Amino acid sequence: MPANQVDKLARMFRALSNPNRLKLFMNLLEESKLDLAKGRTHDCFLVKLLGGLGDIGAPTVSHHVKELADAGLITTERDGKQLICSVDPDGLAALRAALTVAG
Amino acid sequence: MPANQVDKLARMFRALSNPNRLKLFMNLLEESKLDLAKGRTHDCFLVKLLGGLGDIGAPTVSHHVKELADAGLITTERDGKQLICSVDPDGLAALRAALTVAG
DNA sequence: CCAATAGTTCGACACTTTTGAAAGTATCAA
DNA sequence: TTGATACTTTCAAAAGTGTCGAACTATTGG
Repeated sequence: MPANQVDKLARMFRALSNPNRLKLFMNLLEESKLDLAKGRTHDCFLVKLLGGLGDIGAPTVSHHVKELADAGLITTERDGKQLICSVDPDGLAALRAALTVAG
Repeated sequence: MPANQVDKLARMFRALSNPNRLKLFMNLLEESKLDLAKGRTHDCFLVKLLGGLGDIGAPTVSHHVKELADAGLITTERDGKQLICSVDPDGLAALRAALTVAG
């Protein structure tokens, strides 16, 4: 496995290594599962993803969202005042492939 | 998803978030794939897993191995002077389950 | 016993990460 | 235009991480 591919994977894992970020991502993934299983993407307002993150400030959320996006795990898009988040299916597939034992 | 389960997952992802640790784990996973696919475990001497880790010192390797073991991703066992590493199938399964979209 | 090998523990240092306060920007409603 | 909402940026403090050198332990061969 080439070194820059390892680094990219490590960056994705790093993005999921913080409990708050992982919750954010897992909430989005849960929200998106039905669509993802059918090969579609699923959009979700950021505010819907904040469950279980106990009083964490807006700057921190903003930072975490950026980390997930920079790692290639989610994509974001503005809709007026609000931010829409989606799981990046390619990023998810890359993670799953790295952990796959048969195939 | 319960909070302590999220924390445990986050710890696994953290263990894979460092490129050197990820290489170590991927080398072991590659080495183990045939056996794991058949539901067996695979043992591997630590020294065999050091490929691609460019001049990193023994204390650092030792530290990284412990992080992977503490996270529940590998198990270790002594054989005389040497250390034997194996992928922990339960840890691997937990990671894969967290990233699974259908199922 | 002595020396060599393989790994561990400790202490230190540079660097990164997490978080929040304060101030900033963009959008919308009135 | 004014005010509110929703996020972002910047700065800084506290905590965590990656790495190494030096010293340590355990095991083996002679």
